[in-house]
Parts: sequence; structure tokens; C-alpha cells
Amino acid sequence: MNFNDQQAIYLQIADYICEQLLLDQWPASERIPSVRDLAAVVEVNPNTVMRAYDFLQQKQVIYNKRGIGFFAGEEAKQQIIAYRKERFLAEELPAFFKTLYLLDISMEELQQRYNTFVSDTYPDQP
Amino acid sequence: MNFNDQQAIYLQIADYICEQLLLDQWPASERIPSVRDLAAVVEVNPNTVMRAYDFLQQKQVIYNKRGIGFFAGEEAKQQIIAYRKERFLAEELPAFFKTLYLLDISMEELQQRYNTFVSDTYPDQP
Amino acid sequence: MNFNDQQAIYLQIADYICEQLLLDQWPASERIPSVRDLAAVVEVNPNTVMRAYDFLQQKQVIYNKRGIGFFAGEEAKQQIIAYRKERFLAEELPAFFKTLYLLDISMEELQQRYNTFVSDTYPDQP
Amino acid sequence: MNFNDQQAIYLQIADYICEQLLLDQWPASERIPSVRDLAAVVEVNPNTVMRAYDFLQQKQVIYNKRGIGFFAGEEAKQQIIAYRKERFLAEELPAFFKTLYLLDISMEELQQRYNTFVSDTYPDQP
DNA sequence: GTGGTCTAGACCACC
DNA sequence: GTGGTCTAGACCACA
Repeated sequence: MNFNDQQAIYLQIADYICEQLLLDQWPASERIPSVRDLAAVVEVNPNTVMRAYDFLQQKQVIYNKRGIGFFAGEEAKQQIIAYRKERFLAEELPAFFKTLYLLDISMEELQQRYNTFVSDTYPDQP
Repeated sequence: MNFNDQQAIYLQIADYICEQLLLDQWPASERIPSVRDLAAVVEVNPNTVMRAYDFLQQKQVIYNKRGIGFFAGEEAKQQIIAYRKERFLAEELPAFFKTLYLLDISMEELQQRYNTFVSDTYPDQP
Repeated sequence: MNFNDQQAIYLQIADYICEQLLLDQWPASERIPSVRDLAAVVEVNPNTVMRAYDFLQQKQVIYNKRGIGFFAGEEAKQQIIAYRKERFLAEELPAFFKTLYLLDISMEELQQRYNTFVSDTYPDQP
Repeated sequence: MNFNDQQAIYLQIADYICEQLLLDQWPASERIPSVRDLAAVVEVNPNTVMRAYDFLQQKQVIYNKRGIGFFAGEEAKQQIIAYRKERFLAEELPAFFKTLYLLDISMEELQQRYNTFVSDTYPDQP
């Protein structure tokens, strides 16, 4: 986790969890790591992880069985995509396009960098 | 200025100033509005504008003459582009690409939305 | 803090912090006093201390963890020395030498006064 | 003149005048440049030069004949030296020594740099 | 008129 | 508890 980031740590953790689920690193409809375990992994206070789980629970991405743990819902991936796609298109994309325009970055350059990024970051994909 | 934004107002103002310079709304190597004037225009406290000017001065985009005012450096536009392009490519683009990938948004769709954005936002451009 | 000084209070505080670190009064790579605590100690407004911390953070002498506090980096001392030595040699020393020359103060006299100063100010040193 | 300096421009000008006098560039007991002339030379507002002249007049370094101009007193050089030496030893030297100590700059290094400085800056002197 | 600094006090998100 | 931002208002030195 990056401490000196604009984005709150609990949101960084929430994003991390979503990523794991979208990439099928954590099998859907199964138990996800306990608050304490994940806190140890990412080296933050358990309260902070708890807040991320709370946040995702409100977004109906994960749910909780008392005394057992947190689980990713069957429809977790769709929930995540729906929630984030909407926000992304409406809020982040315009600012991103403005930056592209002002910094004079062409779509061709972007396309090229994207291809590089994908093949570097997700080499396993077909 | 958007008061209910994650981004601090003084950073929004700094971005606004950069935009004016990049779009040649404010002639480079000339005096930019005084702290008090800009504060009146954007309707915030002069201290907040001052903080934006401070910020840009540290980034070497603008400089200041005692008792006279703030000026955009000759090379202001290059400074802005250099400073922001570097940060953009290194920090924002990977996160952006990751989102594109995870949300399964194609470059074709992106291209299309970009064209719409540009013609809507900067209709005067050739 | 000296309120009737040319130098701004927040810069005096920044110098004070650097001094504490250089003299190992505050262990490096540890948390330094909170904004509010230091403000109480030096009897200024917390905002003023905050400005000093901001300043040192930009100089990469200290850094900050959200909701936890400010920390002196491992390499804080080297950063301070590097940053100040460079500026000192380039900007202050020539003016100082010019004054020595114009006021006709010899290096012998300087040496003598320096010895007195050191033994008066840092009597503990070997 | 350096606009973005901590030191006020009028004080920079006053220092410049003192330098000229100490180095006998401007013959003592003669008329020194008019406010307008010097303002043109150093490219500042005449008011600012006037303020420097005022300042030096209060320090009894120069004096004024109405309608004729400013003159350096016979004893100008001694006045300058007296005024500045006192202030220098009392106010600037301790801070300078502290910096030397904290930045770990030895008197040997200082001596060496001083020699270089003098031979570079005042090559005409014996 | 310009910027520069400081205060007092408020509110917020975050850990 | 921590820092972060903003306001309102004051005072100052400077050009």
C-alpha cells in the first residue's frame, strides 16, 4: 500500500480486492482472506482492512457470515464492473481525455503503449 | 471551482492556471492575474489562490517579482508539459490501462468517446 | 522562535527541525513530534508548524503517513546536508567572502572567533 | 538586481553602492549617480533607488545637496565599515558558524575556497 | 497596489 | 489521535 497517496488506504485495499476477484485470483463464491490475515499481508492496521471490507459490503460485492468470514458473492464480478464502469466513464474519463488533449498525446501513441502494457502485465492471457 | 471534489481547491486552481497557459489564454512571459483578482474571479479566499501560486512556483511554472506580481516563465508551457507528461505516463497511465483492461473497455470504444469529447469540448479547433 | 526576525517563523522552525536531526536529538527514521505538539512547544499556531513540515516534505527531508504522523527519512541527514551544502556554497558563501574582503577581516581572526564559538556553543563535543 | 531574493531590492542597491565606494569605483567625496541614472542602470523603479539613498543617508554614508545630487561623505568608507562590521560580527557570524559546524565544513576547506574566491573576483589586487 | 506571513478557528477524512 | 484544507481577517514590507 502506498501511504502518501491521495487515495485513502482503505480504498487502495478495496481496489486490490476487486482486482484479485476480477482476475480470478480468489475464486468467486469462496471465502476471502480474514481481516487479520490480509492486514498482515498488506501491513496496515486491521481496522483499515475492516473498513475496506465494510465498503465492499455496502457495494454488495462481498458479504459476511457471522463468525465465519467474508465471501465474494456469485455475482461479485458483475457488481464490480457495473459499479466501476459507470463511475469511470462519467468521472474519470473526461479528465483523462482533457489531459491527453492538453499534453498532446495521440491515440496512436496511446494504443501502442496499451499493447505494451498488456503484454507486459498480463503475459499469460491469449 | 468544484467544492465537493476529492481534489483540493488549490490544486484545481493550479490546474486551471496550467490550462489557461497551455491554451494560450494567458500570454506566456506576461503577468498573470494578481492573487486578489483571481481570488475574486474564482470566488475563493485569497490564501487559497496564494497556495496554488506557491505550488506552481515550486514546480517552476511561474515566478514572482517582489511587489509586482506573478509571471509565467518563457518556458512555462514546456515546464508544464514536461512535469505533467512525465508524471502522467509514469503514474496515471498504468492505473488507467489496468482499469481499461479489468473493465474490458476496448480501444475502439475509447477512440470513439475521445472523438466525441474533443469535438464537444474544443469545437473551435480545426 | 524569534518573532522579530527577517526570517519567517516557519523557516526558523524548519531550521530548528533540521538542527535536531543533524545533532541526533531526534532519532532518524522515527516519528517526529506531531504538528500540534510542536506548535505547543514553540508556541506558535499549528498552521505555522504545518507549513514548516510541508516545506521539509517538499525538500524530501521528512515524509508522512496518513493519520499517523511525520517521519524523518532514513537518509534525512544526508538530504539536509546535500540540500543545504549546495545552496550554502553556491549562494551564501560568495556573499560572505565578499563581506570578509570588503570589511577586511582576516582568516586568522575568523579562525579564532570560530574556535571560541564552537567551544562555547557545543562544549560537549570532543 | 535579483528580484526573487529574500533581501529587499532597495537593500540590494544599498549594498551595491557601498561596494562601489569601498572598492573606490566611485571616488569618495564626489557626486554619485543620480537617482534616475542609477534606476536606469539597475532597471528598477526610481522610487526604489530613492529608498536606497534615503537608507544610506540615515546611516550617514551619503548626504544630499538640494537640487544638485547625492554625495559620498569624506568618511563614507569608515562609516560603512563601522556600521557593517558591527552588525556582521554580532548577527551574521554566529549563524554562519553554526552552519559551518552542522554541515561539517572545515576551516581548511574554507580557507582554500576563500583564496580561490579572492583571486577570481579581485584579480587586480596585489 | 503587490505578495508574504501569521493567527484563530473551523471542518474533514483517515488510522 | 493524526494530518489537510479552507476561511476570515489582520498586519507587514515592498514597488
